[in-house]
Amino acid sequence: MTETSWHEQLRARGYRVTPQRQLVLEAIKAAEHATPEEICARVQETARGVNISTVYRTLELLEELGMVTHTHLGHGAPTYHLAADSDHVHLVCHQCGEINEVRPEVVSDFAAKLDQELGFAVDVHHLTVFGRCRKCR
Amino acid sequence: MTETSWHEQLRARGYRVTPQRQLVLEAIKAAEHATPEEICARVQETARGVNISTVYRTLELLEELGMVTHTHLGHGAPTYHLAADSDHVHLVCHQCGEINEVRPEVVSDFAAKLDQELGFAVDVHHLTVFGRCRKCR
DNA sequence: ATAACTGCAAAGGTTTTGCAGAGAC
DNA sequence: GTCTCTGCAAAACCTTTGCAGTTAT
Repeated sequence: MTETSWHEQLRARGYRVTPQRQLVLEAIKAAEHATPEEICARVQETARGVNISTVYRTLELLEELGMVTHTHLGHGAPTYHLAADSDHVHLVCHQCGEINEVRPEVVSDFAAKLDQELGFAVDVHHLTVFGRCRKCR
Repeated sequence: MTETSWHEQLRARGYRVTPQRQLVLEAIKAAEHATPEEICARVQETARGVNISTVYRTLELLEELGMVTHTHLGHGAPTYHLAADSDHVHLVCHQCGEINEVRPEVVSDFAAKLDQELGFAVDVHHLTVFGRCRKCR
């Protein structure tokens, strides 16, 4: 997505382009798997005053617009991605906590099976698989 | 697992068998997909004084012993199962919120693939797949 | 000028923790 | 009797909300 196109996308829906929103989006671009707290910290490196509630409101908005997605990689806060970068599946090791991103083809057979057998359309962006990684078995 | 075997399992590790722990385990047996809050409410039907912090501590213990497992079916509190009953995968519809339990064979090919290609051992009990159900597509 | 957005502060829900008394062994 | 467990209260953590002032349009 180009710089101007998402500005227009915002404005077309009656939303406004603000520095805070631009900074949040840039922070998500820069950091994979960032929690709201981490995104806020990164934004505050540039603009000190930005409040975490603004970050939450912005994340909700950007997600509604389909520009970012989130996943739960464990017990704590969720992590956010650019939707454009989110075409992968997360493997989380219960033992060491390591997070691996896997190409989505790994799940395409599985997704096709759920679709055929149950009519269920898997949201691959949101899929997190827990287990043990190679090192921890 | 028999009634006595888990008592012994507790004692063998230096833990004690208490009414609270028995009630929590029974509550999990009785209710599928129960949150800590729901488990606590159910326990309190029998023993009014039981505190939610005891429920949390007990859930942690029972999970450590491998007797129960938990899954995150959404943004809120996690849900707990008996480990013996947890041999299924959850499909959660983002649209209507419906939760379907699917037999684990549906994911066996997928699990085998992750194992072969990446050496990753999927914890099927903990797997929740988000997407859209047949009705909501 | 108008309506949306932000920061602040307070509240909401969930989970954890410290401690003194109660209870299992 | 010992050592674990429990209830209570407080705190910690994450997220949402109300409001008055600010800012993009």
